Amino acid sequence: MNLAGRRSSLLQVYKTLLQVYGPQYWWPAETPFEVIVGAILTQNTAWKNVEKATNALRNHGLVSFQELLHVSVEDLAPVIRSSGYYNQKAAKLKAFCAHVGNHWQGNLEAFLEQDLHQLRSELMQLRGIGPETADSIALYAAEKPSFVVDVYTHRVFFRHGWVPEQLSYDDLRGFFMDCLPRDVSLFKEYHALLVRVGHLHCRRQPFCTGCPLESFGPLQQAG
DNA sequence: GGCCAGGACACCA
DNA sequence: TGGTGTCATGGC
Repeated sequence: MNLAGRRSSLLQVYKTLLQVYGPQYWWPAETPFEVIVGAILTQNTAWKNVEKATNALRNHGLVSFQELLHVSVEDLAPVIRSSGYYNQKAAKLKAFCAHVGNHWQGNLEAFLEQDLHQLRSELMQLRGIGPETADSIALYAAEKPSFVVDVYTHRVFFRHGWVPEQLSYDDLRGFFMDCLPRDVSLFKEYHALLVRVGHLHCRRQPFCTGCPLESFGPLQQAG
């Protein structure tokens, strides 16, 4: 299958999910900074626990960049306790704020306005920000066309035989980036829809029941 | 009480 | 470069 064929198939998968579930309107946050906080807090954590932590942050008056910049890790950690790994995540949030404070004079907007490649590599040099978190921030906070690959992206595509089990993050991301038009709205919805279908039909158990992609035809494998 | 959740990283061979 | 342990709470 050529590139045009793969693009067509990927778009068909997207249209099927969109038809079944409707637009998801992600990311569930009010501001770019809240997106960044959520992206770090949700690492290997159920979103419900992240919501508890973000509510606690609001109750403690810790919702803005400046407020998090000046709170200590020791004071921050117990506030985000419900999101799990709270000591690590407190350090990660502080490391991000310190970086923007020290290297961008606290100008978060300017930081996010960088070229995608620059932004992504700068994010990934920070403590606790790996490829998925960097892509989430680039796509949902900075509005750059960077496809987000998460556990559901891989699981859904692997279960349907569209990608091999051992496929690196960058290879799977490249599979989407190369085939799809670089459209921010498309990338947002596609990622959100894959999380939705993954939540409903593609958990860790080795089966996918009732998945709307069940009868979908083959795609050329990536990798 | 066990499994799982919108990862990242240090360490080791 | 690939495998493994660690970080940790909370819902089901």
